Amino acid sequence: MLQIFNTRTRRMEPFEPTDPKAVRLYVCGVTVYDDCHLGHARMLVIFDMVVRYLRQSGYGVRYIRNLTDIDDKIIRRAAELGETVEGLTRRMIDRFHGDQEALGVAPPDAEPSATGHIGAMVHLIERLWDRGVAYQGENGDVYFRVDRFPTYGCLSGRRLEELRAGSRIGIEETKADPLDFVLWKAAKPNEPAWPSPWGHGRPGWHIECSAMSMAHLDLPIDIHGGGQDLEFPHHENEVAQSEAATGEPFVRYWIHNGFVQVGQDKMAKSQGNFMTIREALTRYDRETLRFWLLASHYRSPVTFSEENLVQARFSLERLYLALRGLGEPDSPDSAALAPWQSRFSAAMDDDFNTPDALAVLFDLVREINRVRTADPDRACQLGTGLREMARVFGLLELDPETFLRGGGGEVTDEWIEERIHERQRLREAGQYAEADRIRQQLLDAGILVEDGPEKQARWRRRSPAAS
RNA sequence: GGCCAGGUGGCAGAGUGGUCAUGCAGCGGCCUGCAAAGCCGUCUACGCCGGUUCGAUCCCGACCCUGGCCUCCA
Repeated sequence: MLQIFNTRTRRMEPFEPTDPKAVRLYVCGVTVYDDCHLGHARMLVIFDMVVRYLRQSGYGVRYIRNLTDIDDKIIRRAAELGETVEGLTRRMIDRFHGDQEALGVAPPDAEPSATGHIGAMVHLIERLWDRGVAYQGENGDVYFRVDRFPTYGCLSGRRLEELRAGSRIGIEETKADPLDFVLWKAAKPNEPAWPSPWGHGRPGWHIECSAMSMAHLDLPIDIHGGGQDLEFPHHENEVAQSEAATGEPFVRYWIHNGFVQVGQDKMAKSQGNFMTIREALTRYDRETLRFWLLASHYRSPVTFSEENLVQARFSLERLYLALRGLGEPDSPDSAALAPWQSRFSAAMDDDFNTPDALAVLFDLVREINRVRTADPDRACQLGTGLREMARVFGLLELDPETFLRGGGGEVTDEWIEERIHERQRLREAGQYAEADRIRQQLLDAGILVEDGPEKQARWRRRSPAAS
């Protein structure tokens, strides 16, 4: 049975969705003001894996992931670029969708946008207003009154006194309490604005996710996810607003993924140490990227570096090498796979322990390689199983030769084939020194020639960093 | 300052009170014309100091160090 580490309780809990047949999953998506970087990729890939695993485990899943398409950064960026807010967000959403597809991430079942849910947000704020937990400051902004929500801080394990004692909270005199947060921002000149009972303005960030998740999912939501940096204050505020408005529990299991780091630092736009998904995909293939992201547990930090990505590529090559040359089995035999399948599930059931699950895949690879000559049909059985298990990670979806020969390079396949034929002639003539020269020539071009039992030698590309 | 997470072998990265993670790299062997791939074997570990225990990397306590959040953030 699946156990999930729930951020709210900080412990493992058996996963029992409200409706055993349909998991309600909401993940905080991205703010569309710029290209997404590898930090966003981690979130996308991790929750893609979560959804795939839940579905493979027999659950129906309704997966909602939002788009924040109105906020300060967007307005500022649009102004800088001399572009309309709508034009900017439309462009960025298209690019984001391109990134998603390029990463092999299945789209969510619905992708609500903030500007498409202004009415729901206003309505939600009205409910908070009616319950006396919202008020309007002198500047026209509407705030949530934090001390009216007794359990404020429960998600992130903070207490109001501790937060107030913190030195980093700026004092804003229009708030009754420095910890109160904005529900509705009064419009400034030349900003996009929508009408509301409190005047023209736009929604605060936190209210978006409360309104959008409730618009698309029944309460309580089973799993609400996002990056660790959203734990406080974003998710804390979501809980406060949602539960204060509805009077019922908002979310049952909170899942937060760890950061992508560069050296010792978190990868972030503000740090300037980021690499966009687009750029990463010009340097590494998507399965290598996914492997790298899934080779660490989702709650641990993962470090972006050339060495780590090259290592991921090599590891993945071992999986593909095992698959190379395996056909379809004569008849499926699930019993042959049972031991690995159960170890794999046990790993995944343990809070999505993908590194442990990957280790099972490698053990399976060893077994495939061991039996492939003596018992080819069993090897095929196991190979099919390997692919099936890897599907949860979005890995091993390519033809092995395609993967192994891919990765780019300056030389054409035709040239390679021609050289290999030439070398084969020399080998048959016993001119090994000449043949080896060609092998070296190919190797210098990043091509590894492998003589097999067949007459025709196989080849594959080594990534440039291999040497 | 407050709160949270973590420190595992050359690197990456799981896990466990007492045999084995796994991948990459290294070393030896088999295989190969030579290689590659593969198989077999093998070496480098659990931050530091105490405590509990027959036994601790794993439990408890102190200490050191790192990261994150407390401000926009996946």
